[in-house]
Amino acid sequence: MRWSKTLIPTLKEDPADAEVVSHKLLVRAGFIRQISRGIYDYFPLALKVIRKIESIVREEMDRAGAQELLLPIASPAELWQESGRWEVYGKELVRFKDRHARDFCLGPTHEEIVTDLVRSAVRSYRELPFNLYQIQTKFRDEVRPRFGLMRGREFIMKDAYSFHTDMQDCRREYDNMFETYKRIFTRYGLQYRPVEADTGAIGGSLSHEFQVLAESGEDAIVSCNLCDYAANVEKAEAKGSRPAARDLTEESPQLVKVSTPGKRSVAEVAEYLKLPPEKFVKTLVYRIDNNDFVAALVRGDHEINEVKLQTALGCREVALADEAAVAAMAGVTPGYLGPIGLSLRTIADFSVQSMRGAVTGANEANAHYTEVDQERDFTPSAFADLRMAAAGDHCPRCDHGLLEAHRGIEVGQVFYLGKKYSEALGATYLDAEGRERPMEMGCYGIGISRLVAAAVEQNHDANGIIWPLSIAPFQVLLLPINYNDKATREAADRLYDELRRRGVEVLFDDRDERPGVKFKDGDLIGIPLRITVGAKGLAKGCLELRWRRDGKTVEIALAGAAQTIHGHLAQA
RNA sequence: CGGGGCGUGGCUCAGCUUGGUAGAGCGCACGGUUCGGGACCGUGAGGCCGGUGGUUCGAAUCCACUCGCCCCGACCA
Repeated sequence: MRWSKTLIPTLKEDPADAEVVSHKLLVRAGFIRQISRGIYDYFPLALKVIRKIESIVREEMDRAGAQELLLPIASPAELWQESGRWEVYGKELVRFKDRHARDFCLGPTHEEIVTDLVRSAVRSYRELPFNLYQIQTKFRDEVRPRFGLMRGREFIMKDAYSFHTDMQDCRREYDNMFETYKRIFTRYGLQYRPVEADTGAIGGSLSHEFQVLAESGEDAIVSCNLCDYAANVEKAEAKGSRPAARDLTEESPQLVKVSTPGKRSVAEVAEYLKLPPEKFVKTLVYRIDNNDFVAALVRGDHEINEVKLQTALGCREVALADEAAVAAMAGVTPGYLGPIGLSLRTIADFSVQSMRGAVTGANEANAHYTEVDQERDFTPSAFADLRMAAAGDHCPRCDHGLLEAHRGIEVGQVFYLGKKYSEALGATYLDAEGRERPMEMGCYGIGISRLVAAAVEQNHDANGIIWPLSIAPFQVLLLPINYNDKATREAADRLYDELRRRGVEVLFDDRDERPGVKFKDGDLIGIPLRITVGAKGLAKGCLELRWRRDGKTVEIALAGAAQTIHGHLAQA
């Protein structure tokens, strides 16, 4: 492609509305432009990257035995009503009416649609199993789109759905997809980790996320420094935390009420009483499923994990109660809440069990108890794993490992769905005995457009983007120093033709610009290999070959240059 | 939805407090000098200052409402 014939609107300055580096660079380098909140134009360079990402997905999905198909973006409300998600999904689901006033929505995901397809097309166990996938634009009216392509409302996703006669076969496909995803993300040249994940709104019982490691990632993950355990903190089991309240007084003196005027947070009270946060018990009042209230206890140095709380309580929704509700329930503001004498059902994290010499609120204004002994002074209705795992925790899977914390960008997720959708929508088959049975299902997503952002987050420097070769918009940037110089022009034109003939993807900067401008633009858009054609080099019969990533530069002979370049690419 | 911030040529911003009819840098066009890491000189085009309503002799500037965008939080690929 000749630069002069394509549209690459580069910018010298960072756009004012971008925060993270991938957003800034993708806009500056002329890949994307925001047209509305969370909705972007993809310029030619961006589309090339997207096509590369997609084609690797296709190759690997096809290799894994999946079949590509294409489902509609608009789907009728009936299917969503049947699965129950028309009510459950909320405002994120964009709904509209057609001219006949029939309800529709834009598909945020396609379990209903594909299940409907399968129930009408498949009758017998002989037709199972299979895995259907598509690559398509999705729309979710996100509460808070942000960070450019990282969290758009409109985004491109690969979604796959598999159908099976039994759990074992569905598990086999889950593992098949897990391995396929590892191959895909490895081919992208990204540093990633598969982590155990919560299943969230999609439902199901087993799930892994594929997280591209990046500081700007929205997800917190932990991984073991010794074994291969890794999990999203939402899901990570919290076990054997740092030694903390263990060395507490054995003799368990009397409960002591102390005055703590105006001190409300653990940090404030800890500072005031000169006691470490791990000796505290935090009491948090939650409203569950919009009617009942429950008090959750975690140690002062821990964070509560609401997903775990929800699971432990077996409820659909938990939300921190507001101050007025707390005052009504407990007769005190949240800063002075404690489990002793609290007339609320309480549930406590394991780390609170058997605590001694602890500090809690006294359920009266400006007062706390010290020397609290859990076994002597209060009894929660249950103990459970309620806290966020954190760096330094003991690994829940191996003996000596410790957890490390990372940030990640979730670029893929695999789910074992079970019969959730097949039962709701009646996707059944007849088994060998002629009995009707619901199918077992799995689903598997990859965020295609999000991957563009993730790749940039992980591959850039002060000068711009550094695309991994496998997803770069072009493999080679051919840069003549002065395209008006006759010798340069002839050599560059010839090389351009020869490279293309060999199937090398070349961006040819044939613009009448000063060299500095071309070098800067070239670094910005991040083509992996740059070939510079200049009068000085030509005089010696040479060209300069330079890798964008490490700046490594070699001179190569003009004669046979196309072949030499092809060879360097093949080795990369 | 709650909290905070911002809307002024294509881009990044100044001007607003203390109303007097719009500026800079970059970019763009043309001419000239340049030409291996975002050149220089000259000339020029381009803005109903997000919108509506108000206050005023007069509003980018003050007031009200409204729309859009960004950040933080509650949600999620």
